[in-house]
Amino acid sequence: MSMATDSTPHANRRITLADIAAGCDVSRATVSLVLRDSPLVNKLTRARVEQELRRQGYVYNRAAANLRRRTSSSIALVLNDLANPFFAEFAAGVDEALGGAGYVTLLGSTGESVAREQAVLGSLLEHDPAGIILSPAEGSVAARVLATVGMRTPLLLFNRELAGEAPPDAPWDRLMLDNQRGARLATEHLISLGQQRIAFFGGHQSSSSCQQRHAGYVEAMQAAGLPIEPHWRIECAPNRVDAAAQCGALFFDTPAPTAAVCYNDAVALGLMLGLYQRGVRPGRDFAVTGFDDIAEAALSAPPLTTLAATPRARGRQAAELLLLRLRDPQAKPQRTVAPVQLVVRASSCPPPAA
Amino acid sequence: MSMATDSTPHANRRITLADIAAGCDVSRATVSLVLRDSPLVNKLTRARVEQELRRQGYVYNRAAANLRRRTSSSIALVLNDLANPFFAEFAAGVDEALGGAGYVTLLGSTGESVAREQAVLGSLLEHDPAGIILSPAEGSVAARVLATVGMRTPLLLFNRELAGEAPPDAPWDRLMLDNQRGARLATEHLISLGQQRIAFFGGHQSSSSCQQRHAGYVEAMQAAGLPIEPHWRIECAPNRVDAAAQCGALFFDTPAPTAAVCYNDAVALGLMLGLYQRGVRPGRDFAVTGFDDIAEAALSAPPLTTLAATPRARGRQAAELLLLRLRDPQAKPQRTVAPVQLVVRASSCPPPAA
DNA sequence: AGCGGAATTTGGATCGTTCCAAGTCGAAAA
DNA sequence: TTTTCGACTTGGAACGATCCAAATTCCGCT
Repeated sequence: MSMATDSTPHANRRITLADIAAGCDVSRATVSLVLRDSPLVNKLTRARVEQELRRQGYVYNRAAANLRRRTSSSIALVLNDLANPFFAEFAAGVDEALGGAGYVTLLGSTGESVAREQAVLGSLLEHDPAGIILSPAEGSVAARVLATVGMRTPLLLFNRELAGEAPPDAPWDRLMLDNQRGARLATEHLISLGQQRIAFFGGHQSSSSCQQRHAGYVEAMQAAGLPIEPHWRIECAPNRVDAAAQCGALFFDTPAPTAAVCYNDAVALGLMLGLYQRGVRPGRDFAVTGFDDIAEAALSAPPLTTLAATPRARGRQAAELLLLRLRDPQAKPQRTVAPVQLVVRASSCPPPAA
Repeated sequence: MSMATDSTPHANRRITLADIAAGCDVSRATVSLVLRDSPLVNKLTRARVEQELRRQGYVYNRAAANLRRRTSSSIALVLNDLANPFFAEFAAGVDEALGGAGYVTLLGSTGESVAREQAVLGSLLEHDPAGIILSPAEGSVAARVLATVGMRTPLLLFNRELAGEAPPDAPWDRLMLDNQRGARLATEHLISLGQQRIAFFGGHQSSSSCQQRHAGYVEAMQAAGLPIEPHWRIECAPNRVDAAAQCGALFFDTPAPTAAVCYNDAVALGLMLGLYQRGVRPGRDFAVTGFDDIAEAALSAPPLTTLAATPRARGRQAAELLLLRLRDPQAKPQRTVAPVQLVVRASSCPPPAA
């Protein structure tokens, strides 16, 4: 009874352990041991199996393995705005570190919508990630997040706090920027240049990061004994367009400021645009600082003094922190504050000689 | 015999179908039918099961389901440079479209390294993605990619061609930008402003997109009967820093150009920086065009004339194309060329009056 | 009461891997 | 020769879902 053994298996069927086992006449268990470099298998057997693996073009099925081992090898990364270069760099950093540790990144972007955030989290959870890194959408609420994420999956919060009370028993770690100190550094820098009438420009009071930055500004002003006028605090959406539009508000009232600490770089760039339009030259007639040090900051005219948050390094750090948590699920929740660094460029200047 | 039924299951065990089934006294099969909205189950039973699902906080295990059904619900997205806003936007578009179709995005970024690309592809494949979207690293070779990806998993190539012959039987679709036409449009635009000595600046000869853009430039120059000097072609890495550094090379030799068609926006922005540093004002003394229309292009000083590639829409399109392929694995490979649109801004100007 | 058929429900096999307890085998020890 | 031991190897039961064929229940009708 002859039999044409089809040694080239049908092109569109997944090759499994059983195929390899059959192909070199050992058991599935042995092949599995080979795959995992177990010292148990005999050298010769190992060689035979390895050759067969190559011959058939075997691809490991991690999902099946994870199912059996009750483990996971993925981490979910949920971002409020992937299109923002700051978060894109962050994502690159996360992926870099996770990849190095053998994890795969499940991506989800929410476009700053709380509803999508819910949906995305739910969908990613079905893939059983070992952990989650979340930069929440504006207005995302702790209780809702807890309800969908549950308590089985460690969560690392990046960049923003959630609204409402953090559930006391949820082991959520956080990685935040040192907003207050950053804004204080910027303000102190302007003061050291001789500035006295300094405004705080942009952002919304409701945002935790804006509150913190404003607090840093106030701290520096008070430490220097400088007065703060109420009309030196201008709110606007954290983007260029709105910032440019609100520029005029700085000069409605006297005494007008001669410098502004801006909520972030986008706002600062918008403000500079607005200043140009009213004939005020930023970096000469009016000093401006930003926050983030996005790539454009170095290339604007004039280049922007700002605070570097090194998003790629933050991404790596976020990944590290989460991996740490996975190693020790019982450790108590950590709150990490990443330092920011003042980068002095030409947009900050002394006040015009009176 | 009393028995404390622990109705709140141990916090750290995954809830499975069996738990739900036991909890409301039906079989696993029935619960499964409920989960999948089968019309077979009785209304009352369904209600009972659904309540139990909520009560126990059940989370679907898609990996297990995929294993049994021999399906996959993820797509791998492998990018050569996530930190580039162009690709970040692209990724956002991909994720948006995939999420809408019920797929999850497995992210991998290669940092423009062929070795990492291999590693990342290998690792992602173990997670059995339904398909792959790949924007290859510079120098990535078709044969190597085929060897690791195999023929089971559909691949969509974005943005760049692979080096070497595409394997004839691999059903790889492509989505490319209309590089040649784009560069031609930019060049024609400069010519229509009266420019005659136009350089082609940036990128590497080895990259397919760079070749195509250069070809478009040559095409326009020749059509206008304008000469091209060899020293008007300056190579540099496609980033700002290197572009700024190479700026001087434009003026080593005579006749010096009075305009440059740049490989992309990053290069164009870097070039403008370099020009400023040598006292040449882009948009007045020297015309510059870019490619991509990244967000910064509209906001640089002067705003950059460039070609809009609408990366977010490209991302959605890439996802659509791949989904189409999944629906019909046999269809013959498609090559799609996405149009680009000339956006005229202030960086392009007539040559200075001689 | 008994029957046929629709409506529901269900046990068990299965997806591709890992774990585990138990097996084989050859050589050294008794 | 038998026993023992270390070095390998292996069958079968998991993991958590789905599929399928068969079983059960429920009804209306003779």
